[in-house]
Amino acid sequence: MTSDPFLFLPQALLAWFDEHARDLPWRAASPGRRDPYRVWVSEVLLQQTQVVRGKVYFERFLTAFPDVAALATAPIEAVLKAWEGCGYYARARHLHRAAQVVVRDGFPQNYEEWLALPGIGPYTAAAITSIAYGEERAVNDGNVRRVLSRLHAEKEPGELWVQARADELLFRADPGRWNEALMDLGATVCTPKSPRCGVCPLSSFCQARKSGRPGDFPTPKRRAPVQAWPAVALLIGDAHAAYLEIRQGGLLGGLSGLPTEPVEDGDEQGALERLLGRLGARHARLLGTVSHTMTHRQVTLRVYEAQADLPRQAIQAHALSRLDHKALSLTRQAQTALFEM
DNA sequence: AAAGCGGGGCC
DNA sequence: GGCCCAGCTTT
Repeated sequence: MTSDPFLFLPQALLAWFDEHARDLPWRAASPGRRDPYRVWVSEVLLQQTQVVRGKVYFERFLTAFPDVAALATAPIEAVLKAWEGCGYYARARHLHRAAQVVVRDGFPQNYEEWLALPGIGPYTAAAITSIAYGEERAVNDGNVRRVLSRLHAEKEPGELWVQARADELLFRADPGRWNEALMDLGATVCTPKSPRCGVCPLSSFCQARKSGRPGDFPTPKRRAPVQAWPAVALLIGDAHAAYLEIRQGGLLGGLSGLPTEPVEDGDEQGALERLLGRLGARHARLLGTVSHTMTHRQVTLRVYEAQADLPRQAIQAHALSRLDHKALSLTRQAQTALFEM
């Protein structure tokens, strides 16, 4: 029988976590098991979102919807308003739908039942059930992937490989604490660039460190190139109240925004005329141009002011993307410029 | 298996 | 400007 090179690794990590665990609002010490609702909301907020940002939205969201019943009975517009600016808005829509299922059927009691809810995938189901229920589930997220890639000096860890390594390393006496410890280590010590191996409790176990270039693990994933996305938008109203449409489809779906039309083949006039025709608007005047970068799109929005007999919505009461807020701020700048003249 | 989906922080 | 973030859903 060969000796296990990771034999003393669990103590090392858990001792480090005793000292260095981050103080996060969803970890608030309710003795014993933690409130599944709070863990759930935090885990969804933290999907592809850094902890420092997630914190702010967690407080905001829990104030608006203190429990699952409050969330389930709220209108979707209110849920999106609480999520406004956080991105990946499908998370909020799924969370809202799932809350209604939970109010009807009760809280899921295990991994499989959580996985069946909208917006809950393998990571989130493992996180919730290990942290709130003590179920023996190893999480597999970006932190775990990076830490394990380095521990084993595996430059291109696949999903199945990471899950298998995480499963065999899982500290089964306290799975939730173990998962949190591994993720905290990845977020604060075993960072993507310039890992702080000098203070890492796992450095003596780490093959990547032994290689001398721990930062080279894992190999960066290839990303789709950013696409240019030219469009025109119509402002009917002002910065405080304007005609808004609820965006359909994937991009910013469910959010309110200025009526927008994509520019095809560089034909801005054509796009503008389609927009004016659709809304029965007239007297378009260029307000300005807004640039907005998303992960996979570079939006250039030409914003026109126009008149039309259409209802104006209070901006403050609706959830808008950063893009639409930028477009609206064009009028403020125009007003400020006039005022200063 | 790959693409689509926000926004911000950091190098 | 590139890369990453407590990923999930759809195709």
